[in-house]
Amino acid sequence: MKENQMTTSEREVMKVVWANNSTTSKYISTILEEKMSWKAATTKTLIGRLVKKNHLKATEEGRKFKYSALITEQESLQESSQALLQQVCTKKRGNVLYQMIEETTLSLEDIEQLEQLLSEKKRIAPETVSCQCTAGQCECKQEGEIHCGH
Amino acid sequence: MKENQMTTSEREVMKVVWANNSTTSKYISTILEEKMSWKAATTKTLIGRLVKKNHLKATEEGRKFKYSALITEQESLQESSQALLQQVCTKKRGNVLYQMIEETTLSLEDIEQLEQLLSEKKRIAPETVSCQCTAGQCECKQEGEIHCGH
DNA sequence: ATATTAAGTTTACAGTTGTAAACTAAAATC
DNA sequence: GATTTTAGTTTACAACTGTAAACTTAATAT
Repeated sequence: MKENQMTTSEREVMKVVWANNSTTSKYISTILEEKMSWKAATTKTLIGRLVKKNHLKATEEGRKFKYSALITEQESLQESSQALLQQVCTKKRGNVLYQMIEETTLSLEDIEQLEQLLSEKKRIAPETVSCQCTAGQCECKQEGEIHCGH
Repeated sequence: MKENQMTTSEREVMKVVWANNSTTSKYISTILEEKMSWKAATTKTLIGRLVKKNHLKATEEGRKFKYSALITEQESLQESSQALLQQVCTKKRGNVLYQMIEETTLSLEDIEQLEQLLSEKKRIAPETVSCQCTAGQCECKQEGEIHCGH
């Protein structure tokens, strides 16, 4: 059963729900009409898709629904960030993280937390991480059993 | 001019090119037939799309082409990771990074590099990062000018 | 020269995504 | 009660993705 990754537009909707716990489609579309210049219909479509994907729960309340999240923002970001790192050689993931940190504005507190985490990880860190890539898709694995055409 | 984000399948192709500088479609499809069980035709389609998107350059060589990358893996990952963080409140980006580090196996060297980077960033880090989110899309901004429906 | 193979180009086709109009039914208003 | 507004559902439609077959042309092998 494949994880139904959330799209960028859908995440815009979810952010409203996450920020408000349980809310109406009216509220969501007001916010997104403002921010995204979306017609109410667009927001409705997205809400419908999120319900179908089981990211939103619709609770009937009179003639309307209240929408609430079935996935937390954390979880959702976790899926997305894992999906990203999954595409990168295990040995290069550190560099990706490096780049990301480099380009992100972090508060002192953020930094201290990361430092804390790193110092913990350090105690159990392996000396090296081994490349898991298929031969031909990574410099680490360049034994050349298959002639590479140059 | 919108950045033409690379897709997951396309990245599979690019990884072969990145690992081999300049190579043939034959080589690429051999590798990906192995790894992804793709028919040669699939790889050809992807190569074509990447050329169109200007991620690959095709250099004619006799009756064939040699393909080489017009974007580095770094650059490409940078675009993708930035696209991800962009979807997150500035104040929560540190947490995303925290989660990512937590779940990634890093070598001692990786960790030391990150620590190094963090200690440099620390010197110029702001006390706090301010939320840039639209009201209604983030707990940080909950002044409630718009009634939120609960 | 002819048949087969290889490389590249064109076409295909369903599913996903972004964006929204049209329609329906219930509710609020005149 | 007739009309307008609302909330939700259905339909639309083009671009993008994943996956590949069909076709074309040049090169190779017979």
